[in-house]
Amino acid sequence: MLTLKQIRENPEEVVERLRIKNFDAAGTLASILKLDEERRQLQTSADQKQAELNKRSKEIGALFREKKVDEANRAREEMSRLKEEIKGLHARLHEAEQELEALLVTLPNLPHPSVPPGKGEEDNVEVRRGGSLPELEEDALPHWELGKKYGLIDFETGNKLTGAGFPLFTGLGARLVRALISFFLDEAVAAGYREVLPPLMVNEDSAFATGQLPDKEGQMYKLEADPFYLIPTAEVPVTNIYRNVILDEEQLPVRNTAYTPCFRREAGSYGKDVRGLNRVHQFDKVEIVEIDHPDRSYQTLERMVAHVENLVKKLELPYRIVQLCGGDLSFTSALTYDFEVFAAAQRKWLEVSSVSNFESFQANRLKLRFREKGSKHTRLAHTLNGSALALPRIIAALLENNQSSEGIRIPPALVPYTGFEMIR
RNA sequence: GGAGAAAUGGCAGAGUGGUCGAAUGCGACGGUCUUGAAAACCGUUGUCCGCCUACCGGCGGACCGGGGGUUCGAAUCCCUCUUUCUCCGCCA
Repeated sequence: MLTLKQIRENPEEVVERLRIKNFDAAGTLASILKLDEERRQLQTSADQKQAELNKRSKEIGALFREKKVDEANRAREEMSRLKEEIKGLHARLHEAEQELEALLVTLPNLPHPSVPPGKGEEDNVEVRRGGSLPELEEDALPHWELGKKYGLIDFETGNKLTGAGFPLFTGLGARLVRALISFFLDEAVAAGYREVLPPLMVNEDSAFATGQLPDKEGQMYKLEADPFYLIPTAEVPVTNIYRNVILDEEQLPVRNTAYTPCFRREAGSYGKDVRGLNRVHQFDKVEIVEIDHPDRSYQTLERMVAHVENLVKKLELPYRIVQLCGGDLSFTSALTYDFEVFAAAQRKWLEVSSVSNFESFQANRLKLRFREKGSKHTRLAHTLNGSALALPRIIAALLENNQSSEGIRIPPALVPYTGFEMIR
């Protein structure tokens, strides 16, 4: 969430920048500023009264030690009124703090100044593209047909086991999944990321800190018996490693990578876009997560983009990178680049990665800070993450683009991992 | 699952109702000394909130696993949750 400092110092700028996200913050901000004022006044008077109580309590202790029992008892009685007052002030203070917090969490992150205005996907700005679009035969099949033809993906049985959107990978299909996971992890480790394997369920504190709660509660699977959520992305556990942590400046950047399955309810999405692997409820993803100094975080973002770009190049997939416009930018993000690969049989661009800088928005909730060299004070760090990469749509594009009468060709970079060059 | 013990600053570890934000040791940082280093000595060494301040900083409040309670006063007493350790049981 935004810090009170950001809001207090530049309310007009906050309102203005949130307009880029098509968010009208004027009313909320006015309430926040009023509550903040109230909160500070309450704290000042509560602190003053508490200071008096503390002082008198020490005096009472001294009286007892001097055996002036009567005097001490009289003083004790006088304290009860003061105690009541403090109690009342604290009650009001907590109320104000909670109201304030409730409002603060409704505000999205400020978009970076470079973010173009726009309503949705159609207003995103293409940054560049690479690779070449394959020429397919007239009878080229979409990946869901190819999955069936070569025994790679069994959607029907996945549906029987769990439900729609839970594909069962079989044979070389399952093997291809495993190969891609290993390939992506090896690439990330080679690029300097530390590999971690986190829990697949997180508690409410973790889900809140990275911004899934309360904003996206309906998009996560929640357990019934315990207050846990199935992770929608490794971003959640991996970023939360650093919840309530103060790093030394020399430790930055902190760079982690994790493979995890991801679980998403995808409530509200239906229709032709959800065919096959285009949109599923459980999928595999390798995520890269970084924590860096605010002065460097945009360079870091570019480096992460370069890493992802390298992956799609090695997989020989035609891709394009788009910068999300204000309307398409997520609640928590300041700047996001999406990677899309072209699935040639569907003739569709499929999003396979989202690389974002959250600046201090998550760090503020995480209480993730660092201490600058030579400084006594702590600062909020910047957090960033990106998919590197999400598997299903990569698989969709690989199958569709590399099909021929011979079978499906595996890109050379992947062959050491699959152990086969063709799916026949 | 049962029984018991414990949780204190970066780490180790004292403190069992009142000058305790917390002894002491280690570590780290600054200084003296030294050609340099080590040793020795001196000093500093948490976070958050509020108020004051041009800045250095000052003052007040909170925090001794989390939450709640008793009390004029809680690291210390009570309740509760969590975690860790030991023993027993069960188990991949």
